Parts: sequence; structure tokens; C-alpha cells
Amino acid sequence: MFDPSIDYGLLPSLTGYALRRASILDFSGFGESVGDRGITPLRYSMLELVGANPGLSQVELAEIMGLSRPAATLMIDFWQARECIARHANEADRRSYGIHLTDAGRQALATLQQLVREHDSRLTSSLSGDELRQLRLLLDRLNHPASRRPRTKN
Amino acid sequence: MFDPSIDYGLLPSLTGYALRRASILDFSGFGESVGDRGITPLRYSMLELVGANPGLSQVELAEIMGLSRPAATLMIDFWQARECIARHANEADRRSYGIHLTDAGRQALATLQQLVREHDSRLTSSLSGDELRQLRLLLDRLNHPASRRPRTKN
DNA sequence: CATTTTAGTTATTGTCAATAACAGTTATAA
DNA sequence: TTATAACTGTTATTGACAATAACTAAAATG
Repeated sequence: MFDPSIDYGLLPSLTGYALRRASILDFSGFGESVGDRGITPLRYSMLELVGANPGLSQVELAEIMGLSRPAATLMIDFWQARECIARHANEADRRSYGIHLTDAGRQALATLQQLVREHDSRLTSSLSGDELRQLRLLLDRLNHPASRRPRTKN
Repeated sequence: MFDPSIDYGLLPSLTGYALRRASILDFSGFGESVGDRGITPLRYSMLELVGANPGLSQVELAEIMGLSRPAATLMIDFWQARECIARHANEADRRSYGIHLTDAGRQALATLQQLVREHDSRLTSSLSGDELRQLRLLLDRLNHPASRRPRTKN
């Protein structure tokens, strides 16, 4: 995908470009790593979130994942069709459902977690342990910029 | 977008997840940074590549960018409609076109480069110069894994 | 109660990319 | 030559996805 006879101009100097390429690299191998079945990183992350936070409503789940409510409905449908997620009636408010893993969903998640861990290890296999920790630290700094205003002498 | 009352399970331990979030963060601000007009990172990168490598054919451009030929046609149409890219007839092979920037395209690219540089700086503004260099180094290692097989004692 | 708000679904639309089919041109080879 | 194959670019078709709006049912408000 990288052609040494081509001039990439400004692109190699942009962090955003490097991030995008790494993200695509991760994404492109993901399906194969988890045995496909239409499982994308985003869909996997829904299973992960439902597993760790059982009983969320669909709106809550949508908000956390940055999805619109219709998109959440569809993704929940996806997992429900595979019998991994169930909508539980909420007796206190009959408009909403509590979203839960089924037994099959718990098992699917456990398997997926192992496959995803291995996938992630392959992605970063060219880095040493120290380098990986450093990379994670820096990415987290990008994702959660701590101080809006740089600390002054104070 | 990050809710401290939620358990994200395995996700925070995955480098792929951090990369995806950073990439989305970059992407989501990009349009505004460049004054929109439908300009996405990918479309910008086509302008950059055409500027640095004038005369490429559409198949060459598609290959470099990882696009299908129809997708390249559409994206070239996009820039041609904005009078930034021109298809030059190729006298040696009348099937193909040489893709070039127009004068307006060169000017648009120069403006875009400045805006994109500023956008990229904002993205990484929470890092020091050393940290940024380190991040770029590590990302490049992910994107271009140097040695398939770790060096043994030699 | 009547009205408004909320949860979830369905319908509609638009974007985007992939595949296949197509037209025109060039290369190959009988 | 001439016919066959391969290649460049476009168009048509399809499918995945997400966004918006419209809709139903069920609270909440007053």
C-alpha cells in the first residue's frame, strides 16, 4: 500500500494521516481475526459495553456509543438475531427495555475477547513492551486532553 | 463522549480502540477546520497526491489511494467539478488521462495545506514536541513494521 | 384529564463504495 | 491484416450504513 516511487507530499508529516492509516490497518484485519460473521469493531464494542453494564436502556447505550437511536435499534437487532443480546421488559417503565447479554452472548463475548486480544497483539507486535506502553499513554493523551490551559508558573 | 460512570470492559486496554477513537477525533474536526465544502481527509489526500505527482493515470491514482477505479472516477469528478483537477488527454494512449492540478487547484491545495497543518497541530496540542515526535515514530512503526522476524543474536 | 415529553421503531433519504457490465483503445498473435 | 485478448475509464446496479423525520405507545406534567 506504500509506494516508494510516489511523493506523498504533506501527508507523512500529519499525525492525523498516520492515525487514520493505523486505524484502517487495525480495522482491515479485524474481521478475519474474529472469524467475521459481520462482526465489526463497533459491534464488538456494543457487546463489550452490554456485558460490563447490564440493564442499560437503548438510549443510554446509544449515547455512550455515539449512535443515533435508530442506529442503536439496528445494532441491537443484529445481536438479538444472533441470540447474544436480549431486550428485557422494564416493569417500572413499559416504554423502555433493559439490554442484557444472553448466556450465548456471554459465551460469544468471552470468545471474542480472546480473539480481539490476539488481534490487538498482532497489530502492535512490532513494538516492545515499553514502546507499547508509551504509545498507549500518548494516544490516551490525545483522546483525553487533560488540561485545556497549560499550567503556568504558579 | 467518555462517561466515567460506565464500565468500558476490555476496550480501554486495546490499542486498536484508542487508535479508532483518535482517528474519529481527528476526522470529526476536519471538516470544520478546512471550511467544509465536502472536503474530507481522503479527498484532501487526493489533491495532495496529484499535486506532488502530476500526470498520474486514474488507475495509478486509484491504486496508490487504495480506491477502486469507479471510486477514483467519482473523486476526480468531485475535484474537477470544483475546477481543481483536470484530465489531460494522453496522446500516446488515448484510453487514459493524465491527472493534473489546475491553477485554481494549486491555490486551493496551498490554502488547504495551511488549514490542515493547523488542524493537525490542534489535534496534538496536548503533547510536547518530544512527545509528538515519539508518537509519530511509534505510529510509523505500526504502519510500516520493519522486520517481519525479530533480529536474533546474529 | 389534556398536553407534552420520552422510548423505541419504522420509513425515507442520501452517501459511499464494491461489483459487474459496457465502450473505446491498445496489445498480442495467428 | 484480422481477430482475440487485455486494459482504461465510465456507467449501472446493488448493498451497507447512518441520519432525519414521522410514528406508536407509554410516562410525566400541570
